[in-house]
Amino acid sequence: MASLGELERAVMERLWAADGPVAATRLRDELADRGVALTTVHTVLTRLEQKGFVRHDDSRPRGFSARASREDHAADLMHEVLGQAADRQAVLARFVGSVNEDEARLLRELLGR
Amino acid sequence: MASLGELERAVMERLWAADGPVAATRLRDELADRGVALTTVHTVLTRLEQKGFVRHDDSRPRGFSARASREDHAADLMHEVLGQAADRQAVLARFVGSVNEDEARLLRELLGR
DNA sequence: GACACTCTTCTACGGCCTGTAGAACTCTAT
DNA sequence: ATAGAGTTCTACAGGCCGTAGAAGAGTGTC
Repeated sequence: MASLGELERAVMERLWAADGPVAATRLRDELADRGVALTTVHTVLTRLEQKGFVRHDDSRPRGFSARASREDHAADLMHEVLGQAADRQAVLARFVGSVNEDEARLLRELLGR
Repeated sequence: MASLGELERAVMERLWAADGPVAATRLRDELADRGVALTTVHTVLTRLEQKGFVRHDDSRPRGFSARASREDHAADLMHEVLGQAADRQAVLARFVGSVNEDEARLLRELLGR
């Protein structure tokens, strides 16, 4: 899975935080602290589309949106890491061995008692 | 956490597979399919040390070894992904929702029923 | 101790990825 | 038709990674 650069990640965060398609101009405004140009935002969005993380509709001010939720993305990454390990069980053991109590409880619930 | 390049990963795999310190020449031999020069191996090892993944002893043909086990490394990565998510619980839910039955069973055991 | 050989470190370079954005082009509203 | 907003094209610099030659440092042998 392709990894994300700093700005790419920042853009994804905004798309994930939004509850619908977002215009490039709005992303530029939300990233005002970085002072990025609108074209820069467009470049990044194009690359994120090529990587499969973003899609846009064909309305005129384009609406950009994330293809997967932030949570699905993170879970995918976790599975990817797990998947490339030879001994998945050992990895899971280490992983579970270092989650905090709240998360352990949550995991138990999620795993059905 | 720093991510690894293709050759860097290949080197880490050998170090993880070994059960003790490994000489650079042996790594070069094990990577013979790639036809890398010994100096290339050394460069990669140096970078891996800078990244904190590898250390070497001071015996004369240097012995290189991984600082963390493959499993710990993978588990660390999983925690890293989890940690940078805003809603950790949602991520865990997605993650658990897509593990296979064997792994789910293992997780239940690991979590102490 | 000097030599030859092996191993290690230093230095360099090209390619790819990412941040950055100007230039050029295309809509849309008036 | 035209101006303004939005989009796409093209380019470039810096950093990371694969790659390795050159130069330096140990080590074993005569």
